[in-house]
Order: sequence, then C-alpha cells, then structure tokens
Amino acid sequence: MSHWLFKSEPSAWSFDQQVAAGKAGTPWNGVRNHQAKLNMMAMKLGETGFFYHSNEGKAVVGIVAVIKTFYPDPSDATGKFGMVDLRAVEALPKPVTLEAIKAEKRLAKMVLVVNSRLSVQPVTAAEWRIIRSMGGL
DNA sequence: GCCAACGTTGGC
DNA sequence: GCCAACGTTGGC
Repeated sequence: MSHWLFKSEPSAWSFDQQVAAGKAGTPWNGVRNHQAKLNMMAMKLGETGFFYHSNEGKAVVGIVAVIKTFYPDPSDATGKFGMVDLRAVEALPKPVTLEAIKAEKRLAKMVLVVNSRLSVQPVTAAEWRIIRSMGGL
C-alpha cells in the first residue's frame, strides 16, 4: 500500500468540504501536471493519503482514501489528464503544519519540502507514520 | 529541438 | 504583495 499527499487551497476546496461530501466522495479534478498525473495513475483502490491545505493554513489536516482509480477528466478537452475519486477518512486531531514538518529532520526529504509545487505527491511509509503520529493519530 | 518568454503556484 | 521555482508555449 502506497501513501500520497494531495494539496488544495482551502479557499478552492477544503478538507471540511471533502468531509461534507461524505462516503460518496468527489473527483480530484483539475490536475494539469504530468508528474501529478503519473502519481494518480499509480494509485490503487483503498490507498490513503494526506490532505494538505496550501497557502492558508499550510498544514496536513486530514486523511483521504482513493475510492475510484484513475479515469479521464471530462473537463480536460485534450483528453490527456485524468483524476481519481477521494473520500475523507478522518481529520487529524492536531494539524501538522509545514513549519513542523520542516523542523523535523526525518522529514527533510519529503516531496512537500523538496518540491513544494507538486500538487499530488508520494509519501513514504516512514513519512506517513511520522506525520500521523505528529497529528495525534 | 532549443530556449526565451510567459503564466502559475505557493511560501514568505 | 513579492518573487523564486517550475512548467508550458511558441518562435526560430
């Protein structure tokens, strides 16, 4: 089982909205970056990821699960890009801020730190465990 | 196929 | 609001 990290500006789509969408989930649409696309293509049903609030908050705030694997994004006229469907699993009792992540030496190689612009990122098993525990899970 | 120009993202 | 980093576009 791999783990992932999804970035969203809360003003565009927040974890609260993801929670409100319930078990039916929502498509993670609008990705127009090939590296992010490749990451989504690698996702398997039931895999989990962090939900990260960029710009405002700048913190990992919750956990989501893949409930539908990669399929074409109908809003992409070129037909090159696609999306997966996600549902909220649970919120972190304590959001883990970017500041806290940067301060943790074991997370120095996280994609979030090294390539902050990538919107859909892989997370290693160790990073997953560390951030979950920092978040109070 | 190179690369300059431009647009966007996202931390600060 | 600024600007660095990065991706994309388009002229040559």
